Amino acid sequence: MKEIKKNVDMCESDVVHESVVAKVRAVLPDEDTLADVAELFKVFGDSTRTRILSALFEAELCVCDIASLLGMTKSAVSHQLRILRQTKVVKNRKQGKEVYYSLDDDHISRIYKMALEHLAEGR
Amino acid sequence: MKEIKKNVDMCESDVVHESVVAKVRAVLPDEDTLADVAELFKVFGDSTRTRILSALFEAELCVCDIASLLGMTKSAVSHQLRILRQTKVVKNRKQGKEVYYSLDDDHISRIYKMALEHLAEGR
DNA sequence: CAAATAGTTGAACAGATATTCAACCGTTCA
DNA sequence: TGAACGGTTGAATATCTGTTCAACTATTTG
Repeated sequence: MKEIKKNVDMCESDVVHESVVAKVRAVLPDEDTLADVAELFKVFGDSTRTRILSALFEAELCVCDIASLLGMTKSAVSHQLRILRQTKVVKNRKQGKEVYYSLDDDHISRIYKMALEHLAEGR
Repeated sequence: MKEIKKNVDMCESDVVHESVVAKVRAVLPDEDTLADVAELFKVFGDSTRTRILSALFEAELCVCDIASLLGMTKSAVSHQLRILRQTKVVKNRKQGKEVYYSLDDDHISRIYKMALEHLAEGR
């Protein structure tokens, strides 16, 4: 006879407020959308990237400019710029040996600014 | 005689567009603010937390409700709720044995909704 | 053409983070 | 009072993520 171990950490259905939960479940965005939301925010969830974005908010800059501004290596900056590029937050253009970066998306800027304002109020 | 190795990955000052960089540096928010911005976004940068927030967007819920909704253990949910509590995104009230959670901050909701709309447009 | 330079890339490493597990606290109610 | 239950917590683990390092590409220039 196999012992069936109940996972006591899971909630049984009679404990849950079923009608409320059902209602919420019905209107909850699908998993993929919420995963995308998380991914979008994750891009801003690193201080190196927020510093890069703050800088690009002011001017178009080449990799060396950014590296100098942040006191980091070109390599470290380049890795972060790749992430920002892949998520379409940033675009680049090549001119000679240098690659210039600038913000790509207006929505992103607005979300970012809103967060800054939010924090400014709390001070 | 000690060999001095120059870090070739750092950019020398004559390579950098100094006037632009100086101008940007002058208006750049201080490190602490940008770290706070990153920290705020980091909270949203996890799909478990975005799912919890989406749910709380609709109704006040107890821990079991949320666990049931997400198909996770109470423990895992509780850990994430602690993070949301510490960052003042969420508040709770105790009633009997149960603890009810709800959104704490209107700004947060607005930032979050804005991100959802942003993603909705790109589909 | 060869040297120098801006930038990119992949692997390796270190530090951060989410989930699990087990123990625990506080409240209810039998 | 004590068993049951909702919830929290800390340690352990597995995974993820950012920086470093070294090698590489592409472009300019002597």
